Parts: sequence; C-alpha cells; structure tokens
Amino acid sequence: MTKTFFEEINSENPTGVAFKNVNLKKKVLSYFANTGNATIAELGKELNLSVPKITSLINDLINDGLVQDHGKVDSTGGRKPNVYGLAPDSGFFLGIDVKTHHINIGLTDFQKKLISSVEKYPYKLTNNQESLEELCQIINNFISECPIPKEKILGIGINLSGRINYAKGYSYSFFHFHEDPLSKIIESHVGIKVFLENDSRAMAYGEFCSGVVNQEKDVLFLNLDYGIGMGIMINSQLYYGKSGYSGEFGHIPVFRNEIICKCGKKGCLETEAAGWALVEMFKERLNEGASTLITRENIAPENLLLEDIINAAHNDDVLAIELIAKIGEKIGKGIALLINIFNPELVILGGSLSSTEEYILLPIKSAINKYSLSLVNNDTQLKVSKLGEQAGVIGACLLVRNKLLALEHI
Amino acid sequence: MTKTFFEEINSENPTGVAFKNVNLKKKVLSYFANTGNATIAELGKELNLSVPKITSLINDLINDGLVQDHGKVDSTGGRKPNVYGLAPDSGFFLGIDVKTHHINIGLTDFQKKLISSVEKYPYKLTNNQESLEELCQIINNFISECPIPKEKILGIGINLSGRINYAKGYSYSFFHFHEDPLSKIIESHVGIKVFLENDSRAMAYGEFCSGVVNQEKDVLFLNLDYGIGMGIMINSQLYYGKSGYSGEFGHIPVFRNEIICKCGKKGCLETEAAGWALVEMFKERLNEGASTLITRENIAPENLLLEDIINAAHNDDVLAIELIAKIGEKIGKGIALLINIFNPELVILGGSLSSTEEYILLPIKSAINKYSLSLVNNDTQLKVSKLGEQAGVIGACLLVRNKLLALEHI
DNA sequence: ATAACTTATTAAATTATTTTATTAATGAAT
DNA sequence: ATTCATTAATAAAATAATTTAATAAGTTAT
Repeated sequence: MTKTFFEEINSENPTGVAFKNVNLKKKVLSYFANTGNATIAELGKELNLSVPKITSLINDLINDGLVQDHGKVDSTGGRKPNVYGLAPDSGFFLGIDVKTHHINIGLTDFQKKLISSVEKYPYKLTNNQESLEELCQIINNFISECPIPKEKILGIGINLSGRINYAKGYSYSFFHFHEDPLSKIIESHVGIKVFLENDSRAMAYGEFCSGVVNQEKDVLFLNLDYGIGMGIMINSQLYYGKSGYSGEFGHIPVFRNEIICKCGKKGCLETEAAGWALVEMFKERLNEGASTLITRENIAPENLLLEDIINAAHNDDVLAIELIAKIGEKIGKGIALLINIFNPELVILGGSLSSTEEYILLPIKSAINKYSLSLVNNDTQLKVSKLGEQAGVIGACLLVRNKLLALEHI
Repeated sequence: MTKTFFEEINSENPTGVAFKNVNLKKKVLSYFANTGNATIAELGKELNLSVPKITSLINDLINDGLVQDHGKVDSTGGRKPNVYGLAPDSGFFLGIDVKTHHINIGLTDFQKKLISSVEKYPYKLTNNQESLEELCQIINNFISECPIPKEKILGIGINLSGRINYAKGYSYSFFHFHEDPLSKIIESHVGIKVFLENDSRAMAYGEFCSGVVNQEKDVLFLNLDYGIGMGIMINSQLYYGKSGYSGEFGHIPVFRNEIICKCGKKGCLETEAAGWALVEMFKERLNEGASTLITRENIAPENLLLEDIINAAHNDDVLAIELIAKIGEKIGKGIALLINIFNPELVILGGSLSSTEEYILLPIKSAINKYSLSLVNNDTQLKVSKLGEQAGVIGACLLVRNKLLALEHI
C-alpha cells in the first residue's frame, strides 16, 4: 500500500528513493505555495525534472488531496496546458494576531485566501491567567462560529509580541507561568495544533508572501506600534537567530536618556521613537494645555490610546502630525542604521503607525538620507505595508501551513 | 568524449542528468572543502546517495584531478575505509589583504593549507594610480618568487576596505578611476583571474572556515582596526545584501558629536570607537604631556600609528590600556545593538585591535551586559579571532576557490 | 588459528528517471 | 475547411540509480 504525503513526511526510516520523492513533493508544494498555480512544464524547468517525473509527483499529490487540476490555461500558441495548484479546501489555517488592545483573527484556505476574519476584536493583553483564558475563549468562539468544520482546521498560528521560542513553543514575555510551553497549553484548551510566533516576524512573512514584496529577497519589515518590532527576511527566508529572538530593534541602545524601557534598560530606541513614547509626549502636551482634536472628543489624557492619535492625524490634527514627524525622524535614524548594516533591497513600514502614510514616511526618508551612506541607501526602497492590519493574521496562517507541510527550509 | 568538471560547470545547455551530476559533484567538493576528507559512506549519508553513485562521482572527480584517494583510515572495527579529499596540488590560490599601512599576501593549496605567506609587507594604501601600480608590482613580485609555477595559480582574491561590488568587481572606495572594474584592471597587469572582496567579509569567511567557528551558523565578525568593519554569516553563508555593501557597522549613526567621519557623515560609530579615534585621543593626551611608553620610544605624535598603541598596551602602558578600554566600552555598546538585532550564536573580535585580548574584551563584555537584553545576550558567545593577521588572506583564498568551483550557493 | 563480525567493494538485478518518439490539442494561415 | 506550426501529454525506449546480494578485507573474540 502506498503512503500518503503526510505519512511519508513523518515516516522514520525512509528509503533513499522515498526520501527524495518526499523532498521533491515538498518542492512542488512549496512552488505552488509561493507562486500560485503552475503547469507541468514550468515545474519541470524550475525543479530540473522531466515531464513524466513531474506528472507522477503531481498525480500522487492529487491522490492525497493536496493538489488540484485547475483546468486549461492560455498558452503562447499550440495545445493549452493544464495548470495545477494547491487544493484550496484541502485544509484551513487559523491565524490569531494578539495586539495590546485588540485581537485580529482570520481563517485562510490552503491557497492563502482569507475566508473569514474579525478585525480589532476587543481584548486587553494582560500578563495573567485570566487574560490567557479569555484568549482561548475568543479562539473557541471564533471556531464555533466559523463556516468551516473544526476538523478541517489543520493548525493555529498565534502571534505575540516579545521573545518567542518558535521551535519549542515558549513565550517569555507573556503567559509564561506554566512549565509546559504556552503552545501546548492553548492546544489543550482548543484541541487544534498551535504554533507561536513573534508578531513582527509573522507580519513580515505575511507581507512578504502576499503583500508589497515582489522579487526582493533581503527585506526588513518594521512593526511600528506601541513598541517597535522587526521581521528580517534574508534570501527569502525568515531569519530567526539562535533562539528566535532576532529583530529586537526597539531595544537597541541609541539614546542617552533616563527613561526606563518596558524591557528594563535605559536608552532603548522605543523610549523615544515608538507608540508608547508618542502617547506620553501627547499626554504631556495635553497637560500643558495644547489644543488638539483629542480635547474636543473628550478623551481623558490617562485613557489616551495610540489609535486616538493616529485617528487625529488622519483628521489633520496639527499636534498629532507634529509629534508623529518627531518620532518619524528618530525611527528614520534607526532605519539608517539598519540600512548600513543590512544593505537591504526593501524596508517595509508596517504596524498601526504606518497607516499615517506620508506623515511618518517623509521624516523617515529625510532621516535616512541624513544618516546613512548614500551609495548604500540608494539600493533600498522604502514602502508602506499593503496588508496593514491583516499582515499578522495572514502571516500566522502561512507559517502554520509551512510548518505542517514541513516547507520551512526548502 | 566525456567532459571534465570545469567544462561541465561552464557548459551552456546541460541536459537534465548532466546538470544534476554537476550539482552533485559540487556538493561533494563542497563537503570536502568544508569538512576536509570523507569516506564514501559518509558522503552517501550526507548527500542521500547510494554507494555506487558516490563511487562514480568520486572516480570522475579523481580523473579530473580535483580529488585524491588519501588511503585507508581507522574504523570502529571491520574493514578500513578509503578516505577521499581534495587533491592539494591540483591548484593554488593567492590571497592579498590590503591594509592601511601594509599588505599581507598568502598562497594556499586546494586544501586551504597556507603554502607561503608574507605578513605586514610595507605598503601605504593611497587612492591614486601609483599606489595601484605598486600593488600590482608587489603581487607580481610575490608570484615570481613563490615556489609554485604561475600557471598553477587558479585565481587571486584581493581584500579592500570600503564598498566593494563583489559580483561585478568594482571598488568604490579605492582605485575607482577607470571605467572597467578594478578586478579586470589588476587582472590585465597580473595575468591571473582576480576577485575583489570587502576586507572584513573575507576575514569573516577565513575565520569561519578555519578559525574559531565550530558549529555556529549565525556569526558576526568584527574587524577592529583603524575603522570598524563587519562580516555577517547567516545560516553558514556570507551575507552580502543587495549590492554587497552589508556590514557597514562603523558608519551607523550613534553619537551626537561634530566629528566628520571618513565617510562624510557625522556621528558614526567610527568617530569615537575605532582605531582612528584611538590614535586621535592618544595624540591629544601626548600633546597634553601625558607620560607613556610612546614618548620613551621617541615617536612623534604626528607619526603615531595604531600599531604603536597596540604594542604599548602589550607592554602594559597605562594610557594605552586606559584608552583601549574607553573605545572598548563604545564598541561593546555597538555589539549590544547587534546582538539585539541578530541574536547571533557567536561574535568574533578580529582586526589588529583584537590582539589586545583582555584589554578590549572586558569592557566590551561589560557593555554588552549593560546594553542588551539578557535573555538574548545569553545566547551569544564572544571570542577573539584565532587566525589574527592571517584571517584576511585565508578568507580571500577560500572565496576564490568557491568562486572558481562555483560553490557559492550550495 | 579460526570463527564471528564489521565494513568496503564489486556485480547483478531491479527500479526509477530521462530521452526520444508519438499522439493529441489548439490557433493561425492558406 | 484543411493544413501547418506549435505546444502538451502520453507511451515506449534508453539510460541511470538504487537495491540487493555476493565477495573481499580487516578486527575482535574465542
């Protein structure tokens, strides 16, 4: 009896040929996952395999239900080829993006199409057991209300800020009060396999796979929110570092100030250039009696949210725009530093603050010109995230797909 | 007639099987290059190929003169296996490491063994035509005096500081006064294929392949000299960035000072934390009448070299040690920043300043603890370069070998 | 010494893959 | 409408690789 793909990738002692076939199938799936659909000829060229070989791999994958024949497609003349691609409904993935004051949830099919999603579901991320249980509750509710039967959901990806050990499923910044890894704990509450990921990294991956990235291979994604996170893509792969703590851009020491950062250190970039700092600066100005749209809306300074400031800026509030430009300049100096180190092809501005577009983009651009070597920064494009609020959810789903298909390191 | 390996890697339209065989041979060579010698069984396990297949690949490579049978070796019992490895004298590589005040030259065989070398050959790197011609002259002299016939030298690797476009052979910081790439110009003077590389990157690669690196895959190498350069190894591959300008660590903007850096910007790390800065600080102290070993040696402040200060420190000169600790603290803060961004497994201190060992290592370590997240910096080892002055030469040779065998991206 | 065991090498058989040839499908030109 | 040019898919043949088996070579234990 022949094994299915899933049996094959989990089998202990594969014989030489079987092992190679599994790898070839992974490559085929990976090509579909990254590029969408493809003809047999295209796959043959890409993977350096003959047409009959590709045909047999594809047929196996069709029998396993992972791949579908999507029918004929136009050609440059001559007989039309069949195109094949991932079978959209062979499985679904749930992505949960946990933010400071809300949660985004989304469900994608096998072809990374967002089937159903909830944006900005109210949730206050607090580091205690109740908050964790509330999170599980929200997930369970979403699953029970979603149009897809639970057993078709193959995995759940959860994004949290801070230090995450992706491989082991531990979170060190939130919910670290059990001996078991957090992923296992949520798994036992929900009944579906759970993978944790750092929020910025998941957003970077989402943006990389279906956002603003075209051919660029060395890409930095900045998550500008209350904190400043970064996802690093090198040679089209997410970069983790030794334990998955890479990209702690918000905590690089660049200022000589006395502000104690959330991380416990002084002088972190976040202390003056992130959403926290923006809110603090804004509050100070409010207390000094500055006039702004915020006062008209009767928001008490102690309840001021980053979102309020962003909304004010969208409505041309002068103070909001001024202060955003101020942190933009500091973020830009930080990006200049990254450009000197990475010589990246593309830097993406994401996170809630990136929705202010030109207000934050222009000061960043001028700071980059001021502080980085021109020969180097000429190489680097600067773009604003295309997926916006959805980047995290989509990235989470795609990472689960990769993990389950074992496509990580192709 | 069957083709040799070199004919095969350069052939235009390889048929499927031939193409795969070339790739397999590259993998075999790459394994030998990285790991040294190997038995057929080891290679089979590593590359997932059968014994007869490996045997035939090895036999082809032996026929091409690239691989040698090195005879029997001990086993855990049973018949002793033959080990195979790169044929040491099938070709030689010349590495030239151009420093500010001297040149290091070395010749390695195919097995990365240094056959002959000259350290600290006097040469003043100046950005003019005469300096370039002098460089070519020195290379030609070395070749004519070296024990290996010129035609056996398959390629030359030259390390220069500053921006290098490795792929195209352009140097932008030095000798950029012709339209043709610098590599072509030197090639025409010497008559052997020339590859340029950024000095810090070549040193990093040397250290990575035959220095202090064991299993670590994400490694940062710092070249602490007059300037501060960095070579980045990610997943055991040199990281270049879009055009090969990555690693400009010396020019990240971190200070609020008015010192104009060599690069034209203000506030670069180099302006206060590199050899240039150390020399300036030392001169200042000398002019203030400080007593130090340097004054005893009758070195005029205007002729003071970084080397003099390093020598003084080796001889326990208090001022030298004090000032080295001062820049060490600043370098350490920079490294803390890198650790937050990269979460590397290993940071290597190289370059001339690293020879001061503890004098620079201790302030760096304490700054790292002070300025980086402890969860992250716990992952990172800090080591001093093992190859020292030879890192650049060995790295240059190894990179030429990779380039010629097309092993770059295996 | 010899048996038992481990490992390498070689050879033969089997299986897999690629090549080549053939047939099918399609659009454009005659 | 039929033929031609082009490309795709399939089938058959040829080649290549792996697996299995057999043999040879070296170790260790009895």
